[in-house]
Amino acid sequence: MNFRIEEYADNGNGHVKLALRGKPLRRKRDRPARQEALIRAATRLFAVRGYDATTTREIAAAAGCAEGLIHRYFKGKAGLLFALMSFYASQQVDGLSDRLPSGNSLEDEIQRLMTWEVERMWKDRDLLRVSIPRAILDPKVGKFVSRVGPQRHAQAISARLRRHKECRRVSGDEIEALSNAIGALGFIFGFMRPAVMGYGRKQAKKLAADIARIFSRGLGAE
Amino acid sequence: MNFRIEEYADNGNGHVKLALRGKPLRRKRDRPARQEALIRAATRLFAVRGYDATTTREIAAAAGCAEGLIHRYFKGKAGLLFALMSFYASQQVDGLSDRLPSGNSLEDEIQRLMTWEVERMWKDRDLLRVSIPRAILDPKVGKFVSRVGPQRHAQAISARLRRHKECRRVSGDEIEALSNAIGALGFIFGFMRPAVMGYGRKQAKKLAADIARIFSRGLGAE
Amino acid sequence: MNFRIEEYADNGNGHVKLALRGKPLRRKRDRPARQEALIRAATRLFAVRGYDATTTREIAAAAGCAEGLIHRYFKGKAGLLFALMSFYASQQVDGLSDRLPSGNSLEDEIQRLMTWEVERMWKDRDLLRVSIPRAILDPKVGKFVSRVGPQRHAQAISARLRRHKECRRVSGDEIEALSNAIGALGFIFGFMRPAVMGYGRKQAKKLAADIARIFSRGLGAE
Amino acid sequence: MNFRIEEYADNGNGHVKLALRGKPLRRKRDRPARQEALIRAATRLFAVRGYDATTTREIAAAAGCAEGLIHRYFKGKAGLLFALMSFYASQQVDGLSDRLPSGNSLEDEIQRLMTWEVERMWKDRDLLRVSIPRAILDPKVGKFVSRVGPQRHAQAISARLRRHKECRRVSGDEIEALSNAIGALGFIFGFMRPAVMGYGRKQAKKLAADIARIFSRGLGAE
DNA sequence: GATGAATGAGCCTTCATTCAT
DNA sequence: AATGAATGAAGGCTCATTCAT
Repeated sequence: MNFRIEEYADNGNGHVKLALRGKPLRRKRDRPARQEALIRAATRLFAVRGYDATTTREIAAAAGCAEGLIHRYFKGKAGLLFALMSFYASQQVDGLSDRLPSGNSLEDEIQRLMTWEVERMWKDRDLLRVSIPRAILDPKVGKFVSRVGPQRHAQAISARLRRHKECRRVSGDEIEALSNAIGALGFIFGFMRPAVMGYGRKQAKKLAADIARIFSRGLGAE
Repeated sequence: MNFRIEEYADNGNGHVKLALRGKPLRRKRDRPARQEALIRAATRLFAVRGYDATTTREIAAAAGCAEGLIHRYFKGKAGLLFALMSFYASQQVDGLSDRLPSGNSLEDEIQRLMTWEVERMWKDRDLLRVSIPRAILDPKVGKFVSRVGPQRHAQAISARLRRHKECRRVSGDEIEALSNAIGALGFIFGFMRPAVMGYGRKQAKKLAADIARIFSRGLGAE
Repeated sequence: MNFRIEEYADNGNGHVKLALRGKPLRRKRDRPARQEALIRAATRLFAVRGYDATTTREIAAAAGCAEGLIHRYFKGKAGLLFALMSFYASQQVDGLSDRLPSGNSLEDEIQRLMTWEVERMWKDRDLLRVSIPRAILDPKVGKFVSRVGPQRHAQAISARLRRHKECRRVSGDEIEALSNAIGALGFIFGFMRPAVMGYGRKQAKKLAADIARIFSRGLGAE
Repeated sequence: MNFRIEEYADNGNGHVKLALRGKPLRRKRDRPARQEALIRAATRLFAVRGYDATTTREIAAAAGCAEGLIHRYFKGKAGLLFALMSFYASQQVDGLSDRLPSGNSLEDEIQRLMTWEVERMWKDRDLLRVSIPRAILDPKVGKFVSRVGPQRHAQAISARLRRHKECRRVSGDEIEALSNAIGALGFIFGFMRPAVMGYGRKQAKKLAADIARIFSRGLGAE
């Protein structure tokens, strides 16, 4: 006997879905897994084709489930977009504090932070591709993105910088400014340049490192 | 002969539209003017509602002309978008060289450049609202935007910085990096923060100024 | 062993529903009761929103049971509609013979019959709201409705009229016609006018009474 | 050369539309004609399949024009329904006064009126098939239907009856009642019985005639 | 048997594009 | 050349039905 596989979906938790010609996919009941599958599929598709140009049919197909679920789970395409953003926002364990080792010196710290931010933005590029255009359109989304992005980052960075004794001589305003600048430049050199404008990542990283050095000297860290 | 005027419209640029009883006068606005009207209307609408959510009918209405012209002049909505970007790109006379007076010192120069960039991004916010989302979606647009934006800016900024003798001691790489950073931060503090994330412009400017100061010191400009 | 009662429901016909902590007791309402609940819920909803606009989910919710049962018991929405009509048809114990006392005279009889029909149509208005639109669409339903409605009524009415000796002088055709007219006018003045067209019931009853009087005289019953 | 006709539509005013394989129908601009074509197609389809079960695609296809027009002209399917009812309402020239010759006697008049009403309802059966179910669902429609139907008819009938001298002895209330009864029985024997319940028209007419005779005698018209 | 989550066909509607006027 | 009415493909969403639990 000879079947042709029509659909295949590996939802990442060990379950694999297959559908043979004509037969509908075996039904499964695993709401959290399917919600996540939809969110991930939507993220990918919204990122590459844009929110409006992506159809709910495509999303469902990519997630390996029925279109109706988008409406059942998220109350429509708009709701899925919202859920998507909330999902990643809640996932953002800052990481800075736990996963990035402290630098030996302020200069080292600044370099590490800059690199870290650049990497982080690169890793989050799909989410950013979705959320930035939305933020541009909708002030509410803008505020939300700002809170879970720049604001939180700047605070974490600032806290890291203040641990270094070289910072005692520096005014609070400048630490603030530097923290914001590091976040901002991470966005530019980690996301905008490589992911949007097509620059090489290496070049972007080099620029970031050079700027970090200027910052260090400007803070009297050498 | 005896006509009764049915319609009268003065569009403010010297052209007057008249229509006589029953037979509307052939509209007399010239092609370039109509094209520009369409481009400006599209820019505004794309900026506030997004490209996909804006209908050609809305654009035509806002521009005061017929929907069909979008297709005749620009070969459709997509063509209008392209024409729009080209239009602004060709308008971008850099301005830096002619309109921004040189700074008295490198520090002053950096401050002026930073402020200039922040202002420029704010002024261009509508165009950015249109072009950034498109650039995120389409690598071709990304490259294009990059060329008329960051690349050109960085060059102009770099040229300005190099005029100052304090820069002789500074490595070319760092001047490059600084130029890019100034452009990048202009984008963040002139556009992203105030126009997208809803921060106050004052706060953004203050941050920009503080960062400029750190740059100055980092370059040994004090 | 120690159970905590979580749910308790007495549906008023002797059955009590219990649910113990965590494990809901298998619902114990018997099949006939659930079928009737579904039928009554469907009647009400079909009457006020129409057959197509009513969802099976609404019906199940209103009947307090699961959507799936509609399909198990009645083989779908269409089957429920059919079951609904059969249900009421089988309930129609004519009533005329047992519950409406005979009139003292033919005139009295005609008045009573007319009033009875008007009342009966008013009482059945929900069923009529469901069945008339269906009958209009589907000739099969039309025939069915006709058999359990007009036909049966006319026969019963005719039988009642013939009991009166004043009818001996009247031709069978006219008795037939009168019987049909009484049913028809009951439908109009008991259902169409008050329930559909928004007339006051009082006015409708007055009209019916006046017409009954004309009939009486027309039959030589005075 | 050999064409295959794919579409054919005769809109009744002399224009015939043809479409050959693959080619879209020649566009035409005749708004009133197309509106009427849509209304007539909708009437027919709503009558036989019901409002909800009829799709806008079917209507457009039956009318020989594009689906979009339903929304452009009538603001959607619901708007088309409304337009349809208004259309026929405005067409209803009463006819009774101009087209039905007076009867020689009251008895003759009653017979003629009854027959006329029965015929009229039969002719309007498609409109009734559409409007009655809607009236049952929506009180607003019910009121509207009542105004252009029963109310107007009863008035016209009443005016006709009063012209006969035999009516001077009859109370106003009874004339009123009789007028309403004639309209009501016209509805039943002209529409409900033959068009909905599948009775033969002959039988229905016979019943109507017999009832008319009873009315005549009841009014002392013999 | 009962439940209600999942499915997906089919709906109304929108809107870029075409083309008669 | 300009207009805007007509077209029809395609989208988001609903909901009867199926079926895993």
